[in-house]
Amino acid sequence: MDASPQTPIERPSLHDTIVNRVRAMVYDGDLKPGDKVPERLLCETLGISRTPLREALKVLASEGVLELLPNRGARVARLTAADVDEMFPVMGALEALAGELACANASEADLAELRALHYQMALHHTRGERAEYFALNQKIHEKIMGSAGNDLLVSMYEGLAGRIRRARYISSITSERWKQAMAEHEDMLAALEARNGPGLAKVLRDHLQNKCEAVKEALRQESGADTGEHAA
Amino acid sequence: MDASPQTPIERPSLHDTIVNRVRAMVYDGDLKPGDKVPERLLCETLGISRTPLREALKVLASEGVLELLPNRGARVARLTAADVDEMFPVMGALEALAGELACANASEADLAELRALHYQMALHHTRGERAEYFALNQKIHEKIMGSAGNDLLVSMYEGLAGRIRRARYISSITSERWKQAMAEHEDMLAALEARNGPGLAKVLRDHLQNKCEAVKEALRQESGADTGEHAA
DNA sequence: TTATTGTATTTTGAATGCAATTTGATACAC
DNA sequence: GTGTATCAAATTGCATTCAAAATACAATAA
Repeated sequence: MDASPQTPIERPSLHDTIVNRVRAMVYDGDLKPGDKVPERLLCETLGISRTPLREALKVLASEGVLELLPNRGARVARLTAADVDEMFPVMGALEALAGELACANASEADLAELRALHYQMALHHTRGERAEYFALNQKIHEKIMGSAGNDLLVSMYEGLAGRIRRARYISSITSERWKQAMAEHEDMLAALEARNGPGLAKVLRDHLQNKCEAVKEALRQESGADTGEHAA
Repeated sequence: MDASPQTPIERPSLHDTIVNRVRAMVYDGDLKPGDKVPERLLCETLGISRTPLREALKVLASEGVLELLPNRGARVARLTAADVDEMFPVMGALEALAGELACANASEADLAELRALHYQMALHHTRGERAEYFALNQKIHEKIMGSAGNDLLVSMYEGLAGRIRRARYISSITSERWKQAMAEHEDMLAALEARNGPGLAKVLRDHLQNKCEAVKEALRQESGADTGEHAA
C-alpha cells in the first residue's frame, strides 16, 4: 500500500478545500459575475458552518475573484473591459518572462513535448475542432510556463488567467483570426527550438495582445446579452 | 471639509484593518521571519476576537506573507534565497512593463516630479545620506509604477516588493555599488525624458537584477546571525 | 539517568449565538 | 398615485463556545 515513509499524511484543511471549491464554481460558471454568493445555501451544500466559508470568501476577495460589499455580502467580481485592459499587459509581461526563461531552462524533453502538443493542435486546427484546439492551446501555454522553472511566476499567472478563463472560453473566433493564431504558434515553436528568448517573448506578448481583443469582444457580447442596456 | 459627493463614506471593515495592521507588523519587523504569530496576544492587543484575526491570517497566508501550519498556527514566512531568485525576475518583468507604460502614459507633470525626486536623491548620494537616499529611491520606483497607469500592476508589484522590503532595508551597500546604482538611475531618467520605453525597461530590469544580489547577501547575513549555523 | 508512555494543559479549527445593519413590505401623508 | 416613514424579516459581522489536535509535563520502566 501507499506506505512510503517520506510522504506525510495529507490532511487538507477545510478552509483551503473550500477556497478551491468556490473558486472552481466561479471559474466554471456555476456562479456568474455579478451574482451574490449565497452564504447560507453554500454552507448547506458543502455541509459546513459559516466560519470556514467566510474565511474562504475573504481569501477569494483578496485574490480578486470576489468583491466584498460591507454588510452586504460577497459578489462574484464582474470583469470590465477596463479590468481586462489592465490584466493583459501584466499577463503579457509574465508570459514574455516565461518565454525567456523557458528558452534558457527548458529540457530537450520539454521541447519534445511542446512540439508534440503543437502539431496535435495544428491537426485540430486543420480539422476545425475548436474545443480540442482550445484545450491544446491552453496546455501549450501552461507547458511553456512550467518549463520556465519559476513556481511563483506560474502561480501569479494562473491567478490572472483564471479570472478571464470563462470569458476566453466563450469567446468565438473568426477563421481569419484562428489562422493568425496558428501562425503565431508556429513562430513560438520556432523561437523555442532556436532558444531565442527575446524572440519568443515578443511572439507571446503579441499573441496575448490579440487574444485581449477577443476577450473584450466576448465580454461585450455577454454583458450586452445580460442586460440589453446597449440597445438604443 | 471633505464633502466631495463622489467619495463614499469610509467604513473600513474590521477584517481589512487587521490584515493591514498585521502585514505592517511583518513588514516593519515587529514580527520576524520564522516567528509564530501569537494569536491570543494579538487579539488582546488589538481588542478583537479570534474570528476576524483568523480571517486576516488566512488572507495574509494566501498573499505569501504568512505560512499556515495545519493545527500548529501561523508563522511569518521565511524568505529563502530560492524565493528571492523566483521573485526578482517577476519583479523585473513588472518593473520593465511599468517603465514601458510610464514612457507612453506619464504626463509632463509626472516627469517633472520624477526629475525633482531624482536630483534630490542624487544630492543625498553625494552627501552620503543613505537612509534619505533609500527613501527617495523607493519613491522614484513607486512614482514610475504609478505613472504607468495600471492599478493591477501596482498592486501585484507591491505584493512582492513588500515581502523583500525588510531585507532590502537592512542590506548594506558598498560605495562602489552605490555609485553604480546612481548611474543606473541617471540612465532611467534619460530614458524617461526621451520616452524610450524599451530602453527604460532594460535599465529597470538590470537595476533590479543588481539589487537582487544585494538582497540575497543581506539574507545570508541575517540567517547567519540568527542561527550561527554556518560557523565551522 | 534516560527513554517512553500516559495525562493534563494549551492551542487550534469549526460551530453556534447574538447584536447590528440592511432589505423589503406595508401604512400613511401629500 | 406618488413619495416617505416605520417596522418586520433576513443577512451580516463579530464574539463566544465546543471539540479535536498538539504541546508540556510527570510518572514509570529500562
